[in-house]
Amino acid sequence: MAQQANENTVLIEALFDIFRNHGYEGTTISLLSEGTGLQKSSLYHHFPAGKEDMLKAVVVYVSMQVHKHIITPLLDTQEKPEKRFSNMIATIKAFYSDGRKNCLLNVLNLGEAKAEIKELQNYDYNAWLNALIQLGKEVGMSLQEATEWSERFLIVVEGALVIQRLTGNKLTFEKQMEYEKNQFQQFLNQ
Amino acid sequence: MAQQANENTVLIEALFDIFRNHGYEGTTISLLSEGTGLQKSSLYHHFPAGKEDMLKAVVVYVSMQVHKHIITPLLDTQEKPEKRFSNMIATIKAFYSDGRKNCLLNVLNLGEAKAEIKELQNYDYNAWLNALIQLGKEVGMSLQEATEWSERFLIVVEGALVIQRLTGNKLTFEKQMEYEKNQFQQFLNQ
DNA sequence: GACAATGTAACGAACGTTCGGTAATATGTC
DNA sequence: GACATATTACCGAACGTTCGTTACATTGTC
Repeated sequence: MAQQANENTVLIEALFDIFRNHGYEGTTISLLSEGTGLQKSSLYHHFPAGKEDMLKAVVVYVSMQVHKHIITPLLDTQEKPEKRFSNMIATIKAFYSDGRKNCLLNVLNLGEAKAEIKELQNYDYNAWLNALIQLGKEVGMSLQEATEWSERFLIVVEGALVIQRLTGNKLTFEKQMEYEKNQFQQFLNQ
Repeated sequence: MAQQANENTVLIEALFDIFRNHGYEGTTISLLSEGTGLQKSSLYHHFPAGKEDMLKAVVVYVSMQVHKHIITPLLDTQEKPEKRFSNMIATIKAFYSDGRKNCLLNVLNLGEAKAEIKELQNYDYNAWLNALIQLGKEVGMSLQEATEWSERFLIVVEGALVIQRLTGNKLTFEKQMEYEKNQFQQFLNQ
């Protein structure tokens, strides 16, 4: 069951950190207990429906964060497009700790079940994608151009996280983000 | 313990398919038993060291496949660079079933343990990367240019797989691969 | 009959979950 | 303000199930 809107943020962030580190199957209630400092039974007090409910609360929380700190600022036409894009890069660099932290999208290998969670993630992805497309069109890209650029950008974000986790090279993610900023700037200057 | 080199290929491919679908934690011996048609104890006859050994055999097998069908052909200077690159694209499109199948690199969220497996994957990644760099230099890229192009390519491969799994859009992976082919062709023509 | 391959049946451990009850905090009543 | 009463937060101990694994018997092959 859904939690009250204001479920303790500290608690949910602790859960978030564990899920993104271990994936869904790899996350055990014991791990969540250690990570939050709460006993298992206390976790079930906050999330009566259990582990899946804990993940859902995390995904809902992340969704709100993404909308608040990424999507809404991207669409704020009071700020210059160039600034909005570089602000977004800064935000996601912090969000992923310069690539040292995983993306939930990447790490959750959800099977047929958990369709609700998958749908929310898909919805967020599309919202982010559309905000980028909007920005692209705003700076003069055609719809197709903007769509391809936006898809490519999000693909690179996810891919860079995978490769950085694999190689341990701490600069992979950052380098790609700098490249994207330069490309965008180059488009603006042409 | 490592298996004899010629461990039944059909068996290992069945294991591979399950691991790439469910990840390591999500893969249970029961699943492996169902997927291979062997009883659990029969699996332990083939892999006395258990689940981790089964994964290792899969990773070793995949490593051989990658070297045989991707890296070696990439370095075969008897073939034209353009052809080698498009052959590689065709190979990995088949390998990932046009993006419908996951990459083990992506799906294995291996913790501190399993260092040996992680190292092998890292080694394979570097071999692939270096083969691409070699190809890039061969067609006239500078070392830096070739390195950035190669890193970017592998990042896009992994990222496209993540995004396609998320959205279910069956064309995501294929589209990126076509884009990469065009970009490479464009470089050759300039 | 030797030996590899497979099967049956069970093992202890860890899993996610539940229960009964205690501490802490808020609410109501005078 | 004092005290009784709900309400919420938390905990220890156990639950049934499934996990990965193993002991041992049976089958197939040469």
